[in-house]
Amino acid sequence: MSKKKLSDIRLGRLELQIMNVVWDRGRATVHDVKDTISRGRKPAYSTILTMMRKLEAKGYLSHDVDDRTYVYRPTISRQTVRQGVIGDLLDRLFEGSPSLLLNSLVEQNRISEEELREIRKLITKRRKQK
Amino acid sequence: MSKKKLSDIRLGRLELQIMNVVWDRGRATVHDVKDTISRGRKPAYSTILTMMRKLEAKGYLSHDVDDRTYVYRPTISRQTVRQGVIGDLLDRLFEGSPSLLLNSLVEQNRISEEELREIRKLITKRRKQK
DNA sequence: ATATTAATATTACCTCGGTAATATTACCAT
DNA sequence: ATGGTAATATTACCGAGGTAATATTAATAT
Repeated sequence: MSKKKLSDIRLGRLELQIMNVVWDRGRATVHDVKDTISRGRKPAYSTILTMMRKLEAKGYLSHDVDDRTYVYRPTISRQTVRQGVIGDLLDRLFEGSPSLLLNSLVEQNRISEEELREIRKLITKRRKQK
Repeated sequence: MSKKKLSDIRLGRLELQIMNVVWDRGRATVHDVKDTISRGRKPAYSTILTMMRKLEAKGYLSHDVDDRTYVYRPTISRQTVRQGVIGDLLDRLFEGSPSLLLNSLVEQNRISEEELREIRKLITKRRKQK
């Protein structure tokens, strides 16, 4: 079916911003997205409209019409996109090595105590599964 | 100085392929890069030439002339690029949460036993530092 | 009926990564 | 000196993400 390889999932910055809003809300209109995008530059209404149409054309969104307003919903899960994008980056920049990737995060001090706990939990769970 | 914010580091796919070759070898000519790029489509010599000139214009490479051949070297470290790119992605797709990111890798089964050991080492070291 | 309004549709353009053919340059061998 | 050779330089184009003005459409209020 419309299954594309994970690594073929590619989203631009604005596209991702839009998808994030739709994922967060479950369903969203163009206005919803426009009103939600706050930080950084704020694209015009028509810009967001155009991009959402393109996202639908690419198969990442679909819409229903509610009282002549388009209500979009995601047709691809956040988790799928995350896996596709991170897997691709892992191969292209980190020699396929998760620990190298994690190391870059550590060096950047991006890992709080809280996060550290989560990570421990994660790799413990992973061990059990194996 | 020519310090740009980490998150402003953005490299396309071919650009990254080229940088990887130059990082691996320390210094590389256009031919070196062309001969090294193996998997996937193989760009023409002039394509790589063009891209390397652009990379130099952007400040990621510089060159010396050796017997009328340009020998390029990186002017930005692999580690810097790694940090910039992964930090940016972390914010845009993983809510700034390394454990969410790692989780996507786990779900994809991208973590071997060997990698798991490395990761444990990493987070243990990190704990000591704190 | 018609003007306003609020939505989508159309159209056009910019930038940038990628692509590569072709032109230029300059050394070197004969 | 000159023609091949091997490098860089120039030029041009494509596709996609992003940008947004403007046109169209259709419901509604008067």
